[in-house]
Amino acid sequence: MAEKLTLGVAARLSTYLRILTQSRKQGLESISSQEISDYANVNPTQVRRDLSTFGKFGKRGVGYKIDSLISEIQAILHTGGEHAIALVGAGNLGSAIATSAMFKDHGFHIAAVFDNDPRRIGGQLQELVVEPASTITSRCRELGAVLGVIATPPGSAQEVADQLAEGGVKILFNYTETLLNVPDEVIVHTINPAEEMLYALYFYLT
Amino acid sequence: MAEKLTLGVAARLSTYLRILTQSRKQGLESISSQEISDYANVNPTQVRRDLSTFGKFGKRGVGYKIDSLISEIQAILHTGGEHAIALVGAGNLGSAIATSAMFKDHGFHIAAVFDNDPRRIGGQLQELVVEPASTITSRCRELGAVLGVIATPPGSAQEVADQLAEGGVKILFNYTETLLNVPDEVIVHTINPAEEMLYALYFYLT
DNA sequence: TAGATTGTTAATCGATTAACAATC
DNA sequence: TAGATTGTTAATCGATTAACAATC
Repeated sequence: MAEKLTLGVAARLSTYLRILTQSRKQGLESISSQEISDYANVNPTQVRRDLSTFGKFGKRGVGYKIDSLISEIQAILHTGGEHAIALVGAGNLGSAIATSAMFKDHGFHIAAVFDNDPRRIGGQLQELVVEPASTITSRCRELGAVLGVIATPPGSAQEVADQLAEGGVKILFNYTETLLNVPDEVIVHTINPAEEMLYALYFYLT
Repeated sequence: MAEKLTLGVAARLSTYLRILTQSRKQGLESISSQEISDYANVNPTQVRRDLSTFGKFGKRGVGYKIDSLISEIQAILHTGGEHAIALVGAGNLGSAIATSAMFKDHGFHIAAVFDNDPRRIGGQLQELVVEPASTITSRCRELGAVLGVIATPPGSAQEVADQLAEGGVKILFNYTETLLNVPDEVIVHTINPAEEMLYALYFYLT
C-alpha cells in the first residue's frame, strides 16, 4: 500500500466521494473538476491535483467518468466494503440516523440499535429491534463492530462510550455535547453543528 | 479588525470554543493546552500557537482560565452575539435539532420552524409553533435570519434551499444528502456523518 | 525551590494555486 | 478545427512541531 494520506487529502477525497455518489444517484455519468469544486468549496486545481496523485482518471476536454472515479477513490481510501455500525439511542435523533440513506450509500449499515428506555426496547426501528443498553458490550463483540454512534441524551454519553469501547468499538461518533474520556486506541469524532456554524459565521461576518 | 483567519485556524478555534464551553458546564475553571489538545485531536503546541497569535491568554505553570479564554475566542471569531436560525423540517431530525442544547450554548437560537405536513403545522416544538413551509421566504425576511437548517426529506431540499435563499439566508446547513444549487453569495455546509466515517475509517484501516 | 506549563523560535514539511501545455 | 478540460509545473505561502527559555 502507498503512503498514508494526509488529513486534508483524505478529508477532501471523502467529500468528493459523497458528491460523486449523489451525482450518480441523480443520473449523471460524468463530471468536471469545476463541478466537483463548486459542491466541495475547494479550488478546481486542488481537485485535479488530489486525483492525479493517484493516477490519470480523467479525460481531457471531457471530465471524469463518475462510476470509475468512485471505484478509484474507494480503492485509495480502502473503504469499498460493508461496515457495521452500533447505534445507541432510539429517540428522535437515533431514528433520524437509522432512517437516513446517507450511510447505506457509502457501505455502512446499522447492525444493532440500543436504548435504555423500557418503552423503546423491543420496538422496531427500520428492520431492527431495539435492544437493551445493558447488552451493548457483548453485542458489539459478537458483531465485530468498529464504528459506534452515540445519539443518547448527554447524561448517558460517557457510560455508553465506556460500554462501546469495552465491546471493541474503535471509532465513536458522538452526537451529544458531552466531552468523552476514552482509552487511547479509541478515536472520538464529535458531531456538533453549532461548532460548524461558528466557523461559517466567522467567514460571513468578515 | 485584524486579518482574516485561515480556514484551519478558524476551524480549530471553533473546536476549542466547543471544548471550553462544555468544560465550563462541567464546572471546571481552568484548562491546559494538553487537555484541550486531547479533546480536539490536535498537537498541544498547535493549541498554544493558535492562541498566542492573538495575545497572552494563559499563565505559565497553570494553564488557561476557561471563562476569559471563551471571551477571547468569541472576540476573535466575532461570534459572541445571538444569532437567529430558520429550521425547516419538524420530523425526527428537526425535533432532535430543536431540542438539543448545542446551539443555545453558542448563542444560536431557533427563531422559527417550518414544515409542509398539515399534521405538523400549528403543532408545538419546544416554545415554537410549526409554521407552513409556504411562509419561509417572508418569515426569514422578517426575522433577518442569516442561518438556515434544512432537515427535510431529500426530495424537498432544493425547493427549501431556494425559498431560504430568497428570504435572505446566507448560510445553509444541509442535513440531507441532496446536492444543492444555490446563488453565489450563499454557502452550503453539508452535514453528512457518513463522509466523516469514511475518513475516520481510512485512518483506522491504515 | 521544584514541578508544571506557557510562549516563541527555528526548521521542516505539506498545501495551495496560477498558468499552461497536452489532448480529448 | 475550435472549445473544453485535464495533468503538471513552479512558485509561494501557510501549517506543523520539536525544543526550550521564561515564568507561574
